Amino acid sequence: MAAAGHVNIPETWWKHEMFTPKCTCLDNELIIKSGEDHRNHFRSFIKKKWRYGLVDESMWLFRRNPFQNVISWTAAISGLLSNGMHLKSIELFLEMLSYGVMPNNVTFVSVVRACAEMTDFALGMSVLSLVVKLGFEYDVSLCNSLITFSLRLGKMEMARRVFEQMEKRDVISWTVILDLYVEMGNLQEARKVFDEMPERNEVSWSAMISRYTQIGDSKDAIELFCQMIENGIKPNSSCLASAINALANLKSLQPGKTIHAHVIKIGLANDVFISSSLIDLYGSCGRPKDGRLVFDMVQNKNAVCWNTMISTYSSSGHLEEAKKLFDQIPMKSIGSWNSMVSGYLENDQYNKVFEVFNDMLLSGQKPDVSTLSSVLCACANLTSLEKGKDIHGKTFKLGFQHDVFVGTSLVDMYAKSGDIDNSKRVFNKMTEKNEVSWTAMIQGLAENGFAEESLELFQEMEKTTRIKPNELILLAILFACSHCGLVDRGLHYFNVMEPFYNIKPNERHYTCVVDMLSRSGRVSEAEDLIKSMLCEPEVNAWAALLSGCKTYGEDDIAERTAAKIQELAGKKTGGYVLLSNVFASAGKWPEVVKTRKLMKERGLKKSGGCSWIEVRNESNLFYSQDGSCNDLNEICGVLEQLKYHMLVLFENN
DNA sequence: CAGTAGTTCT
Repeated sequence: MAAAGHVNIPETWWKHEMFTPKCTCLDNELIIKSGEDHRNHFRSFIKKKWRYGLVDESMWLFRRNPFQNVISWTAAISGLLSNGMHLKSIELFLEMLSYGVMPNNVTFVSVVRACAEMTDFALGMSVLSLVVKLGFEYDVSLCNSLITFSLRLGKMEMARRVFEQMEKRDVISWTVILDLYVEMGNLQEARKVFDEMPERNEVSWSAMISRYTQIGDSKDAIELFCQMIENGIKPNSSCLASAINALANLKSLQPGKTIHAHVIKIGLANDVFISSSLIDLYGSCGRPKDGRLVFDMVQNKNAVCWNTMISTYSSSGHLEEAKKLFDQIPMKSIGSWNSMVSGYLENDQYNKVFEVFNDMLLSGQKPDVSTLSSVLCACANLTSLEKGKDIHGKTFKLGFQHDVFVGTSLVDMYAKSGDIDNSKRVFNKMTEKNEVSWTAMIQGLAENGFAEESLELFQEMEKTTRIKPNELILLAILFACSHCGLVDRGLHYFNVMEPFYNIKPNERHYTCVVDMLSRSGRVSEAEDLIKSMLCEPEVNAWAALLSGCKTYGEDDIAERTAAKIQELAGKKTGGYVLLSNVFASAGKWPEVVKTRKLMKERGLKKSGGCSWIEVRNESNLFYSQDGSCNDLNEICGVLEQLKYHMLVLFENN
């Protein structure tokens, strides 16, 4: 055991703290006192350096370690790996081989993981051949990492084969194979594996629970969590984080509080994973202040903690708090920027979206797919073609031109801005299209008045892809039929929605069809339809019906509809607005004033109209009945001047 | 005896 003796070391580094206090040095020779084992001293010293992520220092020490063997090499390889330097770790492995040091099973576990991280299948295969050559192919942990490797590379068959040929399997093997079925989208089979596992530990339980949470089956996740507790398994921090996450999805505040209390009791209140989930829980339950209390208690906040708190503030509308916190983040990650960008987007503050986006670019942070999608969505909402085109250019510079999310956002942006040609161009160039991409294009065509094309594209989608139409696509199709006057075809789609496409028509679908029937003069059919609805009709549906009545002189129905609208007016903002419009169109001005007054008394606010113009790439917004525009006085002054000049010109001519 | 494989947060 004792590594006593003399070891040659260079002069430059013998004074290093690594050697004190157990070693002395004389004439460039490390004198190791007999009876003391320095090997472990060295190793634990280097290990600590690796754990702190001090790569250069760790490598410096590794190079000078007088006790080099397979273990120190393996430690260095895995140290590089856990610090994200995958290629370097492979290079070190090759160097090790060139020195004639024989790798063992543990070495291969790290090397296989490096191959997985680099998603390099060929490299993995050559490592595998070496594994077989040296006879490690029956090692349990090595097989486990081989299964993980195959899974990451999408080689499901291979993963299964490795699992099946194993002579011995442990908990980890079974837990890994759970993920095989999850990756294939077969959670039932995963559950079967879980139920049939010969052995389960807290990790297997949390794997299953987290999978249910991720898929959105929060109820099943919680059920499993309860079963786990009943089985006497102590949940670890990852398990608790998953459970809290599930409760956040379900917005179950009370059970969440119970777990929170438990977390404090067992001393895990400082865990960043748990705390982030708790912040999210309180945020989802509409308690951002309680989330803030949790946030303030966390000692070592990581990026996720900060970003979760910001998202919590912005999703509950506290954008000033969000921005204040954002400005305090010591190290802003891409996620921090994205949560601020999407916060403003969610709250319809599109100018702020661009402000933060510009700050982001100025700070040197490269945007990612999610940033660009959010910013493009802001462009779409502002119908700001100039800005949208600018972002389109940036997607090329950043190399995202083939990304399906960015492409879809571009299609939508161009369509919403009315530039349907560019929208189609982007769509046709996309190498990968998903359900959302098709939805955006079909919707874009329908809403821009290209109803025929929209219907054609829908048929193309049904013919060439396996994508099933969703609620929004069908809405667009009904809209297209309505605006093309293809009433029977529209009715056909409406009637087959539920039996054929398995989609229950919602209020918006009904409104579309009512509108379609009313426009084409089939007013009484429209009335029958609206009366047959199981859900509450939208105010717009009544409005469409009324407008049809007026066009086609259906006075009886008009009277009934107007009465209905009056009745509805008490309940909804839109009802009052509609009512006052009905009165207005009938010329009953005193009634209009009365209705508006009633709205004001009841504190109902009509969402304000807003117009804008783009001047020198900057949007200027103008709100109705509201002098909130900063330069309003100046603008009015200029208008007066213009008017004066016009009058002068007019008189001179 | 050391070096390793599976699960957690926006």
